[in-house]
Amino acid sequence: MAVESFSQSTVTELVPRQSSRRSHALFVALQKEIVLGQLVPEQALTELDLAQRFQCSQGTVREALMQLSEEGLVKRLPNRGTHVAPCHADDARALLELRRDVECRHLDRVVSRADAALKGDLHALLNAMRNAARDGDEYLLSVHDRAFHTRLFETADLPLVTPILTRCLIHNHRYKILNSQPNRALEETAERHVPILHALEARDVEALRGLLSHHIATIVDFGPDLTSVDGA
Amino acid sequence: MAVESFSQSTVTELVPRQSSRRSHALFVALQKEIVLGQLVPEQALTELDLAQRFQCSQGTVREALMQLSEEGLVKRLPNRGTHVAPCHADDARALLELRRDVECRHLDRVVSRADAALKGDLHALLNAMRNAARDGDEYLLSVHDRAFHTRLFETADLPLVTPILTRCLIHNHRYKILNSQPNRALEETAERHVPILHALEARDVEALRGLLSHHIATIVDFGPDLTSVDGA
DNA sequence: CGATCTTGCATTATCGATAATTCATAGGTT
DNA sequence: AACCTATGAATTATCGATAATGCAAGATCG
Repeated sequence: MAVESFSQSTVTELVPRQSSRRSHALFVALQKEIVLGQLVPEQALTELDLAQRFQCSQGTVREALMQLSEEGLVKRLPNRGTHVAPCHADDARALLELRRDVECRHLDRVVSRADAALKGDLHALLNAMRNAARDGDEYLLSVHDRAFHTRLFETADLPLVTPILTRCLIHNHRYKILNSQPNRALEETAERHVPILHALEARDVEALRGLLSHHIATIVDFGPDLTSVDGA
Repeated sequence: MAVESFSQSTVTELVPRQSSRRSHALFVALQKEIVLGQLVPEQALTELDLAQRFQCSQGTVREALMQLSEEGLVKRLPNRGTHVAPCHADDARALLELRRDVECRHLDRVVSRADAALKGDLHALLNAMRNAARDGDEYLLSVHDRAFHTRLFETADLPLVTPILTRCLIHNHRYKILNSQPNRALEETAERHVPILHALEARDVEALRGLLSHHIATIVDFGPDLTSVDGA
């Protein structure tokens, strides 16, 4: 129990303290609604409505919407409003392939920079995933899943690339959640990260690449095979 | 002359009418200063200073800064301010590889959707590049260069991927401009797009892929070779 | 009857002012 | 001397109100 609460607090602190910002709270709430499909693709989001609903000013809503736009979850047209982004299979597949490339290409940098802090954080996130899976909370599981892969990639120290991975991750999960029956095998999803962690601890770049590539290729079933390298 | 002014207006209309928004004007201005290095990496940008400098309110500046953050040209830390993004070789190389993957992977979709409007727009943009090169305006050349590649990729109809390409493009150009003597061979840079255009008009996907791949790999000289596929 | 031109409404864009946060510095305590 | 603690200046975050824009419905004209 002590271990559990400790790892929980560790995970909490992995998120930079932003909860005090209203715009960020709004961003998080809307992000969840979009990923879960409670806000459907192409739905219009009017700023004053959201302001009233979340008891804040229009400017604060605007900021949250711009943050969502940064992840591609909404599209903003000047003077014309904000709409929830579409979620088509073609985009989803392209983003999944892109994610595989990004995550797998720089694993040598990850392994060479891996340290105890990384190991600790990833174990904490794995634990958080297990807890979310046990509680049947698919969204919370996906949050920690994204944090796991982000934390891993941040170790490559390519700060200009990380936001691109963030974008891929959220859309991967959105497509998966929107196109599958809820609550299938959550616990299995969490456990799928264990071999990745082991390969990392063994500092085996090639094994890690193979595992991650497979891990990503099997997130969503895209017809023939995502594993074949068809790009260039 | 008539042709020139026509293509100019065509190019102008390729940009959605946003010039009436102060925040967008600010965004464009700051984007230029960052890409040209007039604002140096890690430099702090305080909102009220910019508001005074551009004669607008703090809120408008915030919006412009968030748009810049969307492209990764600045990094915003909650309650701590905004700084110009770093510009390291490792990131630049990773983003160039990523750009090559993105642009080359979906050329089949581009070719299958290519129409007269695309051809017209790309010719107009090529012309705009030539004009900018003739005038020795390296930045304007880069603007049209990005528009050219963006317009080409938009034809693939993967709206969730396009912003990622946008991000790669701006950082490619920023790194190139920040790490080279100004005004080398601008006209050559414009002409380098001609064979791409021809392959597109011939609807030859493989030729197009080869040309684009080489085009991108030779933008910046990154040591050994960017052409080898080293990612999975 | 169709096309163009107003007019009003819904919504976004901008502003100026106030509140909240951070950071550095100075002062006090053990 | 090391360690808190409090104060204040600088800056960001939020608010409420006003201006500007776009859209649709109705009016006017050929």
